Amino acid sequence: MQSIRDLKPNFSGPPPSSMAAGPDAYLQGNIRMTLEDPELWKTFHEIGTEMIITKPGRRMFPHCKVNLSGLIPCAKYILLVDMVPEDGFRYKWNKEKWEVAGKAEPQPPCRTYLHPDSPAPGSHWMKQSVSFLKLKLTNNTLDQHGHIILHSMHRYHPRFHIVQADDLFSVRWSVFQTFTFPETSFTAVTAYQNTKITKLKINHNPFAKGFRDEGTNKKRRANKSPAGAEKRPKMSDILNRDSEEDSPPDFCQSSFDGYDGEEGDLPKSKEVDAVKDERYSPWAAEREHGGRTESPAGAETRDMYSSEQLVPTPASYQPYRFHEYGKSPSPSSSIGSSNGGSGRSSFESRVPDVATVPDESSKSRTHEIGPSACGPQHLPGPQDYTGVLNMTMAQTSKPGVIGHHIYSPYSAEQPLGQWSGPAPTQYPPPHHLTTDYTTQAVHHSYHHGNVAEWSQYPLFPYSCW
DNA sequence: TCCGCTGACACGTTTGAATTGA
DNA sequence: ATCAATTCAAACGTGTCAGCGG
Repeated sequence: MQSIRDLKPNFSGPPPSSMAAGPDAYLQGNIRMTLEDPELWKTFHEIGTEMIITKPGRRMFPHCKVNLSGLIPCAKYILLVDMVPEDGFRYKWNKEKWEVAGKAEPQPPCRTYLHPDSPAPGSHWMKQSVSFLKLKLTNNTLDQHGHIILHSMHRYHPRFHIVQADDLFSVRWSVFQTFTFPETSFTAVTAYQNTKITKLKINHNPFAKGFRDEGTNKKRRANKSPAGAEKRPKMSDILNRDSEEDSPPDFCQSSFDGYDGEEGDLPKSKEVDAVKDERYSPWAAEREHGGRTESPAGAETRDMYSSEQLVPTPASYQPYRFHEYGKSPSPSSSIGSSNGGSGRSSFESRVPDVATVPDESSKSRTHEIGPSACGPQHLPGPQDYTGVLNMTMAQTSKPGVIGHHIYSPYSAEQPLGQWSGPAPTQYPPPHHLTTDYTTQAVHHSYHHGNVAEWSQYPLFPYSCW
């Protein structure tokens, strides 16, 4: 078992080995999520990932793609993603690094993207990787397409939630198991600031092939007038210059320089090694110089996840807690610590059974007999929908859903109604993943007890459900 | 003046309908 | 008539760039 401290110096290194599902893969509470393309994510992360946000909405790149295991094959699950502010600051790009530029703007309407396959049985989620390709980010606070609204020049990280529930109504009675991957944090921007990120995106995103050096966009470049050339560096200049002189003051030589931009390939192991050896990013620079490890928020705010959040469920209180990877005495920790072969970031949840999760005995039968043995799950019927999440979701025809701002990426013209739930006007207290991005993933579990009680509260620490 | 935002643009990928052939 | 393979165009995604506005 590898403790979190053991991992600290190795953030850029390979994730804990062997995340292959063990014999206890279906044991309750052993849900495991692994991030696809962790090397790519880390390559971006080391430089300082930026995500373009536009009014019509922009996809993420790299996009969020995860693998799941440990689900009950016949039980239905809902997968959600939301974006969490990394801290309470606004940033600016200055001299090749990010600097704090003041306090964060008030939190825009927070939205949760529901995977369009939701709800689906565990077997469905586990049979292949789950992609959130269609998730879009926008800076349009009046967006009516259900895209996730972010502020430019603010930092966020995606948070994945998996809920065992037959439908959206059941979500509120279910356990949220939440996963985050430190390397997926990013800065929302309306235009790329760091040319290295631009180059990485061009080299890896197939849609940006036309901007690669070997691309066929010579005509376009040739037609461009020289005017404005001095205002912003031309991409061709950037591409050429980066490999020559990327060692600005206070921004140490980036591993990115070693990248040869091979036709859409993921970073080669050599490149990843370079990243490991030279963990320099605009953030890293600040970490070193500012004494903080991840954000300007300061160390005193860093272990919010370590503290319990009091979810108002007196009868069945379940702490909202942060599991430090590898610290849990659970047997699965050893599994997680030996998963290097998969090359994926992952985290295995260890939550106790609650809510709609079938009891252990029934699950054992399930495992033996198979999905056919899974009887219908009787979940509490919908009673109180106040505070239903703002959610981007697959088309649903369930009565009562539309009126609660549940959006579908495939039915773009849902009306934007009143935002329900507590007013999303403030950031939550700054909360941080870990002390220095060393965990492979951060997991939280929520237990929502009495509906009437917790419907008065945001589901997530900052959210506006 | 600076800096962030926006929309038009060119280029490439994806997708699905239409067409063709076995 | 059916099905699979191929073709083609529209839709979509992407970064670039110039101009606008606070």
